[in-house]
Amino acid sequence: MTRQRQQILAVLAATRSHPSAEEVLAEVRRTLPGVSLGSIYRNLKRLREAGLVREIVTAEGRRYDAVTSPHPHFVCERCSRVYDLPEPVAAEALRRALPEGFAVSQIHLELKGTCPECGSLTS
Amino acid sequence: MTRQRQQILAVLAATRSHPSAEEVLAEVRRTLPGVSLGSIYRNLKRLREAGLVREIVTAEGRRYDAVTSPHPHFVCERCSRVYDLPEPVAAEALRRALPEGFAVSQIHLELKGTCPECGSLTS
DNA sequence: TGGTAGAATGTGAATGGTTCTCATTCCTAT
DNA sequence: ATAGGAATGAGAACCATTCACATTCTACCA
Repeated sequence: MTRQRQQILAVLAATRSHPSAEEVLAEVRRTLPGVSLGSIYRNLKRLREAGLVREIVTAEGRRYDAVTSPHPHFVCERCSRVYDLPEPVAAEALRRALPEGFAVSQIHLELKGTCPECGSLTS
Repeated sequence: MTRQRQQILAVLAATRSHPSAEEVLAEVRRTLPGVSLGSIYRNLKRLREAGLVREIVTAEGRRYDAVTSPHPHFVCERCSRVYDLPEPVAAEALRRALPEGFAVSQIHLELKGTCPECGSLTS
């Protein structure tokens, strides 16, 4: 566990904003000014493999999340912010509805639309 | 509607395999040998805007789908094939479970794991 | 405390999928 | 037939992510 890796994890644990790699870089640089983007990507990958971080792939890019409990996301189509949603009941039902032979390791649920911040704006 | 655009739509309508842009290119070239990758992307975008085609963004890349009815997908982690799943009951329940102020326009559900083709192989 | 092996870092270059530019070609409608 | 506008093909440009490599750090043990 290097200083860089700790900071990246700390940044992700401290925010609800699902930052992109660039945003993580900016935030980590506030305490470790010398960090490189390469290290951000490398460590995000390692942390992901270790199950400590999750990557959310959307049409707008990749965003990162400290893993707490599994939960679905809501992606705003206007500002592309990612919001957490409470765990839906659906997961187990879905797993049972699957055809034979499919082994599920992750359920990824994403709703799109406009968030409260954007919904109040005139288009 | 140009010949290229028709062919792209035809290719997507005729397969269940959720091809990538490159795979669409290869398939369209069987009847229109001169098509360029640029046209594939341009037309996939137009068809998407027209609601005739859907883009599925996964960690493994973007894949395309002729829109029939809304349905969730299963992505194989080993071969990255995308499979259609029957429409789950969950959608309406989910919409109701959302906090105030979120307006949903799309529900994107993706399961990951191994498909029957890969499940039988030794790792 | 010092020394060392192996892993992680920063830099910058490479990659690869997607978008853009632009000159040329194709439709459509007159 | 012909002009105007849109779509095309070719290739350059873009940009997020990954890679390569020389340097630095970390953890561990004497």
